[in-house]
Amino acid sequence: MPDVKKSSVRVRFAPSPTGYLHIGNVRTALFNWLFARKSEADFILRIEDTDSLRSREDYVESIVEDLSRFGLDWDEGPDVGGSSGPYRQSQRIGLYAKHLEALLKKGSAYECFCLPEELDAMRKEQAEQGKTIRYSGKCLHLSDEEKRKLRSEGRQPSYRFRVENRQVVVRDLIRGDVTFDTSTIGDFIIMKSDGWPSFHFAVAVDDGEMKITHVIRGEDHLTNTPKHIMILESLGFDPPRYAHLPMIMGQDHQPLSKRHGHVSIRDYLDEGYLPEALMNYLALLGWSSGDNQEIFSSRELIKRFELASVNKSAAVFDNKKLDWISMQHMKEIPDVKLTQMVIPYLKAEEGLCSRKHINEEMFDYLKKMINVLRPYLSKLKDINEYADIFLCQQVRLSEEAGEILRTGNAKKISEIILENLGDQAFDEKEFHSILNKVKRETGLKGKDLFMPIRAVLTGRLSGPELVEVFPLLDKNVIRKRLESALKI
RNA sequence: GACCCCAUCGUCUAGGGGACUAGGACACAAGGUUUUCAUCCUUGCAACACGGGUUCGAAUCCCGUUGGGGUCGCCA
Repeated sequence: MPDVKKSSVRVRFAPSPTGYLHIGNVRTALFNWLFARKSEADFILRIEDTDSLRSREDYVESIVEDLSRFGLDWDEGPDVGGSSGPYRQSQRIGLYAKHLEALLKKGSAYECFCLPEELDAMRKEQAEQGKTIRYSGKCLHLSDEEKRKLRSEGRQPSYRFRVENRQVVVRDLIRGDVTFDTSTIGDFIIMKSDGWPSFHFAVAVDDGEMKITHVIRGEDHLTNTPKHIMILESLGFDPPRYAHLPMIMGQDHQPLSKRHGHVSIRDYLDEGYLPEALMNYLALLGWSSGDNQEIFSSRELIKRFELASVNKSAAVFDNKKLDWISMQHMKEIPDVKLTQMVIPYLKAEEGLCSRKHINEEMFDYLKKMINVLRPYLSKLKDINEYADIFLCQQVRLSEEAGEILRTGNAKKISEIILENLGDQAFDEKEFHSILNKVKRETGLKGKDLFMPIRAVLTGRLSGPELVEVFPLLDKNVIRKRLESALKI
């Protein structure tokens, strides 16, 4: 049977496990995934753990976990295996050694005995003289005798790729052809003296060995690409097509960093941003549909996504727009499901819904609460901004609400409501009749009428409509809050 | 510094020579939801970085300037 697989297109996402997955990396993963799912290609997860000092196993786990929570899946990877594994570079050492041997034999690589300090000094000198900073080629012509001597001094060599003078053109699907003159690129290290391959070497070898056809990655790699192409070609591989994605910046137009607040996708997920919303927003950072649609399900994104319509210029990450998009997605979730999603957030918050088991009656109440609060949620955690109104005897009092409570109006209004409070459950009708009574007796209306009531009942000056809040509250709770307002 | 990429409202973007007195969205402002606020609706504010070309015609093509970003590591 011939392989019935529809295409041999293969893409990969290759993070290094030196920290939590960053927003920028996730966007790269997303675009790879969208492209793969759209073109029925293989999506491969490869772990680039050649930095023996900074790589950590628990970060590998967190990457797998975060990508999954975000909503991506992959066809080959360290956790699921595949035909071109292993998928951790640390387990592919033999492969790099083999290819290094081939390059050595061809004369495309050579040993370098320079010490880091010596290289630093060399670069510093070049900078001072205003010269282009690149490796001098000092070790290129070392004789066997000299090498032996250096070794006997205890020096472990690294290996450099010998860069020939030529033009390399990067065929970029987003930027078009980009031509580089390799004369500005110095011979670079492909194998470190500790025996680990350098990033450039590992990337080239793996992309070649894994038959990657499209490399979709951040623009920060664009000028590294000629190095990868040179290695790929001298190893006899056909270089893949490339697509360099624009960078994501913070509000200050500087590269995204901790200074900008949350940068790991985990933080957003933990706050209860919906994965689909996050995906939707991130897709819009660099890509647009061409018509004016902005809200997309992941299904629609796969259908509509095109590498060719990815933007070239860097984009600024805007939390406000994320919130808005997330709010739009929130509206689409059925209330039972949303209630289930929200419960863990209530439980995590001190004093809210601490009961272990939620019975049917309670669930039903929470569902009603969710429906009232839903228009104000952009992330699940936001539920805690208002949930105390419905779930606690006492409400948290905001400073502004406190000020309103101290006015005479608040007391007067509370008294009148208390006097007129019936015993049966609240409904919209009773709300309006009491409201009208207060209005008549005090002559207050509009803001002056509503704000004190809002402050007394909810402890803050904004939130869901009072007419929706009242019917959900227990009469005794309402009474208690009115009474305590009188004591302030 | 050298090399590379980029440049439309504050932000994300549409725009591929005439359809552009430049469209949408977020944000912001005003009004409305026959009584409240952060939802919702309506309206408004707001941009082609600059200078040269090419062309009958340029946001769109070319060159330069400026600005921003990236790379130049035994980090990835």
